Amino acid sequence: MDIYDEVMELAKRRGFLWPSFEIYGGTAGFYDYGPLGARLKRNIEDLWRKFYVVGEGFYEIETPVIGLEEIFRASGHLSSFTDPIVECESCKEFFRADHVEDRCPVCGGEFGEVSEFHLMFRCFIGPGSKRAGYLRPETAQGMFIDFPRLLRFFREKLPFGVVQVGKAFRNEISPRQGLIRLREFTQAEAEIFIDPHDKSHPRFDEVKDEVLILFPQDADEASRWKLADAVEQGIIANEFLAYHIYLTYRFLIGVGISEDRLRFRQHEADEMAHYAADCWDAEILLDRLGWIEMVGIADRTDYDLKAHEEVSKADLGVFMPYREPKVIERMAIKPNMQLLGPRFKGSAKRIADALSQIDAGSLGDQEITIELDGEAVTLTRDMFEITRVKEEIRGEKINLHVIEPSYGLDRIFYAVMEGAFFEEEVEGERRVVMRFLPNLAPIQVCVLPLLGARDELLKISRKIHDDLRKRGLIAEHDESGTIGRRYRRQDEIGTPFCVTVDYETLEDNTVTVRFRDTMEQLRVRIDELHAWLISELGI
RNA sequence: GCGGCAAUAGUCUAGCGGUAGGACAGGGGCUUCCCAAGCCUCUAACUCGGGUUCGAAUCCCGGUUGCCGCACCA
Repeated sequence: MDIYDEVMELAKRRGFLWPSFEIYGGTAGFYDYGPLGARLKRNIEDLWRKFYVVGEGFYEIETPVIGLEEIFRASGHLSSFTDPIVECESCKEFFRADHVEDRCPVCGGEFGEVSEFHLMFRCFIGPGSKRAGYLRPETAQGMFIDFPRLLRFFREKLPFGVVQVGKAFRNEISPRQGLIRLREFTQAEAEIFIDPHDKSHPRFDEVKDEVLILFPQDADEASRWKLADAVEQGIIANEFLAYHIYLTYRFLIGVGISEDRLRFRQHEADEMAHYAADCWDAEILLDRLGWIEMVGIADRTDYDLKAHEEVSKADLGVFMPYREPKVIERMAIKPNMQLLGPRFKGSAKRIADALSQIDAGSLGDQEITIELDGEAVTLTRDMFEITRVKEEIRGEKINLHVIEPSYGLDRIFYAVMEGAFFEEEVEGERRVVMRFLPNLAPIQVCVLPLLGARDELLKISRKIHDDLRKRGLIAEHDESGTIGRRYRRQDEIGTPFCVTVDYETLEDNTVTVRFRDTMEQLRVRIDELHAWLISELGI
């Protein structure tokens, strides 16, 4: 068994992860998070919110999992996620229909019918099949679609960010490798809308001297880069992106990923979506699976907003005032309504409008002929006035650019599990410990009575357990088996602290606190236990 | 999707034509109570469907699922 097998075995056995639909035979690409897994995942998500919602001041929204067909036509998923495929009738190999000639490149055999393969799950909204919907293949689109509302919510103050944590769905052809490629998975994405003319970051100064392992697209290998240098030398496209690469780094370190198994790889030119200005993947080195993408951090430019603008016809632009209004002088035509009115009656207004459209700069002292409803109308020189006017242009309407960190939480969950997994020998016995960071551990503390003077100790330990739970801690109580066995049970599910009620407790109201990682012990007064735990757990 | 390999208690595994065995985990009991001790006891499995055979966990065919390779992975 390699580490992957060991981790998955433990995960199954102790209630972290179960293959879905087991009693019906199971289906690849779906996993259930069991009681401990769901808790661990929630803790990871909450920590993510601490970084992005609390730390960065972004806001979380929640949009439907089902999207309309139009959304994915705009986003490009409908065409890029639907491949025409053909099967060779002799060797049964599948090919992209648009990538091959009329004979099989492998064996030269005949092709069968062309069929469509949808990477998006299709469904129908309402009765009948008139309105097609798709399960979203990413959480991002919901945030783009809400752009006009968001812009108003943030009172047009740039930059602003919005996040979404939720399920996304892709009907993968062959899901593999446990949590790495799922058909239903959890994403945490942030969309940060920024001024395309200013991709500096207000807090870049705080991070510019930090050093990360970068693997730029032209490089042969990953190496250490100071962020300021990477931006200056054009390795990372801009400060804003660099800041978010670093934020991703901090988060991944924050869930316990070890630094030497973490790198940022820039997408190759042909791998990068055509609209992206720059894109980096945070990759984690896993034991069996190698370097696996966990997070994508991209500068998506104005692609998404433009695309939705085109399909929806909604205005997804924003008015960007210039620092100084631009003053332009030009010659303008001013219609003389006192003459036009009586002369043209009901058409006068339209004639005046048409006049104002004419570029007056080239006009001499002459009559103007304009066309109105197919008829030529001649306006004599006294019907208008040409004046020099000053005009102020205060800004322009543009589409904002988008910086998008996109996290695959299931993959990160697995990386956390693998990173926490340790086995060691203690007095000839194998000890398996999940060294989750205390703030992520699914169970925060387990209360154990020594079982010598059973009833008395039990009474106290149950009361302590009860009390800790009432005060908001995730606490277990275990009274079966020897004390050593019970410690090991907690080690295996990563409970950072065990609290043991022993004989000394009866004398001085203290308990033993036992540390998961070192197995060291400490005495703590019962009335100080809760505060002690809160501080040690870092919550 | 294709190809190769595989599938036995909660977990890991033995058995490879003739009564399905072990280890760990779990429940109960005795004993012990600060690191998976010991003893007794209980619970618990042949992935599914066909076929061959007197008899199939075992051989054959198919489905399902998993692992590996190919393909796929905006």
